[in-house]
Formats: sequence, C-alpha cells, structure tokens
Amino acid sequence: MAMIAEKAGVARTTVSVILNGRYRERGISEKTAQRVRSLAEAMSFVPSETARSLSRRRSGMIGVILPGFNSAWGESIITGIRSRLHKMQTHVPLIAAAHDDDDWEEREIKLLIERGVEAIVCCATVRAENHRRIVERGVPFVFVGHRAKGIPDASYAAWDGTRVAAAATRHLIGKGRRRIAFLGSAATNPAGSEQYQGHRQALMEAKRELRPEWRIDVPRNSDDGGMMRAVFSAAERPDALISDSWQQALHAIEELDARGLSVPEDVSLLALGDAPICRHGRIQLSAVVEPAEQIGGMAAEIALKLIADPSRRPIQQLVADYSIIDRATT
Amino acid sequence: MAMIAEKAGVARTTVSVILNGRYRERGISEKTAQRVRSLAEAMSFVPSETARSLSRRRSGMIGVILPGFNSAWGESIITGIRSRLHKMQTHVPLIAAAHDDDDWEEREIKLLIERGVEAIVCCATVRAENHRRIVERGVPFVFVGHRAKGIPDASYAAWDGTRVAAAATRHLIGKGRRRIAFLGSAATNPAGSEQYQGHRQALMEAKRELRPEWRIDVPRNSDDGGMMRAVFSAAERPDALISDSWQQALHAIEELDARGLSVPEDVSLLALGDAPICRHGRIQLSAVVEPAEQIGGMAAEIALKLIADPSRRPIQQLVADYSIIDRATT
DNA sequence: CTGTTAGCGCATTCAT
DNA sequence: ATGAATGCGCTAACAG
Repeated sequence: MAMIAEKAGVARTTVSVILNGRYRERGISEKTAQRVRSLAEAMSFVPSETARSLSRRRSGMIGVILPGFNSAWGESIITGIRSRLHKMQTHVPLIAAAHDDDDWEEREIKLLIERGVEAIVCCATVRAENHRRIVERGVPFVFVGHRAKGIPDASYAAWDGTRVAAAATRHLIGKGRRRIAFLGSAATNPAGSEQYQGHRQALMEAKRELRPEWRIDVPRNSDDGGMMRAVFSAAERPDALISDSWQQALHAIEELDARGLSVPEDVSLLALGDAPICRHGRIQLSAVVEPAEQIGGMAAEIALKLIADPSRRPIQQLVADYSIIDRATT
Repeated sequence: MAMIAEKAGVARTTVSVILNGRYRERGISEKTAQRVRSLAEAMSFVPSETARSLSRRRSGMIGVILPGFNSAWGESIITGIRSRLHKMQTHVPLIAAAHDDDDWEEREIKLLIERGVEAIVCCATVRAENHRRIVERGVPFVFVGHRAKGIPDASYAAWDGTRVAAAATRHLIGKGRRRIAFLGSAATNPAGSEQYQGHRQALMEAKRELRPEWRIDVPRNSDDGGMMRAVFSAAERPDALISDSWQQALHAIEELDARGLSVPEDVSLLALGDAPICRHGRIQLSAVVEPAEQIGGMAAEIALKLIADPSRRPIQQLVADYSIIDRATT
C-alpha cells in the first residue's frame, strides 16, 4: 500500500480507505479513488485480509459446520447461507465438516475458533459440552435445519419436524393407509423424536392404530434390515412407512423388494427430505421436501444479528413450510 | 498472552514460545512449560491464528476448490487431503466451491488469495486465465482427480483416464460385448476426451468396431436423452455402454428402461466412478472405482512440496489404479 | 481532502 | 534460561 500511495502521490491512509470502500464518508474525490484503484489493479495488489482482520479485530468470517461434503441437504443449506452472506458483503463462510465423529468435531471447532470466526452455523449434531464452550467464549452459535435436543436455549432456524411429520402421516391416511410405521435413526437424525411425535399426533387425531413396534429405529449408519424384517413379516404388517430421510427410505425399498412386498401396493413409502436420486426412474421415491435453502438463509441472518448484538437472547425460528411430491412410492 | 506471562511470572516471549511448541530449542524447562500451559488452559486462552499468520507471514492454510458440497467423489478427495495435512500438522484446508459457475469460481479464488492460502488444490474445472493469474502471484496450484486440458504445465495428481477407460472397455470386450458406446459430457468432465481415447485404443487393439456416432456427448448438466435415443433406436445399436460418471450412467438406465431395453441383457453398462447409491438393489450399477482418497493425499503432498520450494517445476503424477466392481449392469 | 500516530496479537531477532 | 525491541500489513482516531 505504501508503494501505491507513493506512486499515486497520496497518503497511505488514503489508499487504505479507498481500497476498502470507506472513502466516500471521508470526502475523497471519485477521481483520486479511481486513480488509486487502477494503480492497485495494475500492480495486482491484493489486500491482506489477515492484516485487516487483526486491525479491525473482526475476521469477517462465519464458521459453517456441515455433516460432510456429500449431502444434497448440506449443499442447499450452504447455498442459502452463502447467498445471504454474499448480499451482506461482509461475511464469508469458513467451512468445516463434522463427519459424525466426535474427535473431528472437536478439532474442527477449535480450528474455527482459532481462525477467529465471528459466529458458527451448524448443520450437524454437536456435543452439548462443545456448544457450551463456544457460547462461553462469546461466539454466537446457530443450529440450522434442526434444533439440538439437550440444548434448549440455543439459537436455531429449523424445520418444524412435528408438523411436517404430522402432515406426512395425514397424507398417507388420506390415501387410505391404516397401519403406518415410522422408520428413523435416533443416532443420526436429531429431529427424529419430534418427528415421531408429530406422526403419533396425526395418527391419534385420525384414530388410527399406533403400535410401539411400528417405530423402527435403526442404529447409526446401519443399513441392516433386522428390525424391518421383524415388523414386515408379522401377520398384521404396516401398509405404509414414513422414513426420516431418503437414505433410510432407500434401504427400506431394498428390504421390501427383498421380501417380495410391492411398493406402493403393499406398502406405501414416504420420505421426509428429498434428493436428486429420488427422482430416478427405478426409485421414484415420494418425498416431503424441506425448504433447505431458505432455512440456510434464515440461519445466516440470525448469525448476523447475533454478531451485531452479542447480548441478544437466543433467536429461534421454526419453519413449517413443506411440499409433498407424490412419485411412485405412495 | 501478557496476562498469562504476568501470572506465570515469565516474559511474554516465553509464553509465546511455549504455546507454539518451539520452547525446547530455547532451553526452557519442561516444568515452566507445563505451568504456562495449564495456566493458558485455565484461562481458556486461544492463540489468534490471525496474528500468527501476520507475524509469520504464512497463513498455514491451503485452499481447496470443490465442485460442490454434494459429491461422493469430492468428499473422498477432501478426506485424502485432510488426512495428509493433518499428519503434517502444519496446514489446514480452507474450502471453497466452484459450483460449475465462472463468476463463483472467480470470487472464490479471490477470497482464497485474500485470505492468504499458501497453495490451491482444485478438484473442479478452472478457467485457464484464472489459473495463470494465480500462478503469477506465486501461489502453487495443483489439480486433483484430473489434469486440466489447456493447461499443460500445471501440477496435478490425477486418475489416468486413458488407461482406466481402456481397462473398462477391455472388461466389456472380455464379457463378449462387441459394439461398445461411450457416454460422457465434455462440458462437465475434464478427463472426458482422454477417457475416450483410452476407450478407442482398447477397441482398436481388440479389432472391434468403432463408430463416431457411438460417442454420445451430453451437454452440461443435461439429462435429456435425445442423443441416446437416436443411438439406441438405430437398427444396429450398441450392446454395451461405458459412461464417464455414475450420474450419466443412471440417466442411461432410465433411457434404456424407457425404451424397453434390458440391462445388462440388451445393453451392458459400466460407469467410470462409483457412489454409494450405485449399490442400491434397484440400481446395482457396475463401476470402475477410483482411489480418490489416495489421489487427494497425493495432491496434498504435491502442494506441500511446492510450498516448501516454490521454484520447483510442476509436479505431475498419474495414478492408474482402479478396481472394477461387477454388479448387475454388466 | 491529507498526513501522523498508535495500535491489532503475535513471532522473532538479539542482547543479557 | 529471559526480556526488550522491532515488525507483520493494515485500520482508525485525530489533528491538520
């Protein structure tokens, strides 16, 4: 910057102020601004965000914790976050992934903090202890997509699992199904239990049968169909199945196919959440789709508010929007 | 750090040196080191990487450009990169995504540079002009997964498209197929043309027929089956198809199904690249699997070497490893 | 509109 | 073993 200042015949401050856009309020002429800018361009000068961050005592970064780098859902969430941040011109996402692994999670969070993120937006599960430490450091923390069980007063922008699951169940009831099971993974899906509650409510309101064994819970990352086998080989088996994710629903299709049960004639199948693969001709999985991008944007906005006023109470927003796409499995 | 130094009764320098591990060579006793460390822990002190970066004039970050956040391939690549970097303890990935969009790409690269990454590892396509600018700035650039066409002397760790495609073609020939088509997207797959060359070579070596119209090129992000329709409704249609990606292969399955052609009886189908969904019972797509994680690790290593010695000539490594998984489509 | 001054939080000589 | 001094590249307060 000193070189540019010299060449342009102005003070370093002037260059600094022009290059970071705050020159208007300092009454610097558009002419000199233009001159300095083109000089900087010609010297292919790139301001050091590191030095800026240190001086401003703000990094201009927001940490984003994704479940991994291979989820359509995560991609939508982050698209929402980015487009919102991009509009604000002020914060940029630093991305980490938890990979469903506690050690990774801890290291990644540590990294984010060391790099000075001003807030953390988290699409993954996170240990209550880690969350507490972050909040104690004064770094705003926002859950996105779901609220964390066990951390009641955390900020979030989440899909309303209860209402969405209830809507899904009602949808199947409307299609004449009577014995509706719920398939989910408590370990993997933090919203699982509230979704089940919604399912249950809808069932009770419609005076449909609700059997505890029709809540099928698969352990983390497992595609073993043991429980499904038991449920679907019983004399009075369910005639419909709601799954907490398209992944689980895909496993269910395999199980059902293997048992010779036809979808949707014998068992109607509806997933909470959608992905491109669900549209495939051989799958055609019906799904309740989540406005993930919108939710991502909301989370970013919450983070920005919390950064602007750290003393603020947690901000919690629930989104009940959804749309049901009937493909071939319902 | 000043507070810690005061409480511990030592100089600020001492604290600094202890906290960043370089205290041994300064002859500081393990005892004081321990004391300072536990004091820091108790005060929940986190060193500012921003300040460190500024002072050391090294950010300790490597930029990684992913095609997006929803690809099994990208996830494996980055896993490889991370595990290698993690071993080295010295560099941490800052992740960006190109999203197949030129404007995004340019902005993301600018961001990485401003944040001071010491090298860029890129799994996506990148405009030659952007690449040139980065290299001119002195930032090492490594392609991973494929080499960039049009940028001959760039560093890379890539899958050997020619040999892999040749192997795939030979595999199909070995299964008795005679008329083998090649499906790919030139716009999306940077390795597409060398893969086609490999395919072609294998065909010629085996003295099999090679028709230009059996090279089916679909435009970017398109799943429209126009060209496939034409090829497969001809009197003498191919009896096998190699696809440059599992995504395209999935589209092919749909097209084939729609035309009443059975897979693999009428048409055998083999994809270059694998993903979890390919294992699904209703898909069972045969695939040639890429050692993506290994390639990611190699790319990281190249980046590290280039950082250590910037005057070094480009490092280019080709990996010909693969394994063919015969599922139900071959 | 310009220039001077004083840091931001650390790492790194160099002298002790 | 220690500590004072200097600087990384930039921003910001303030006096011109």
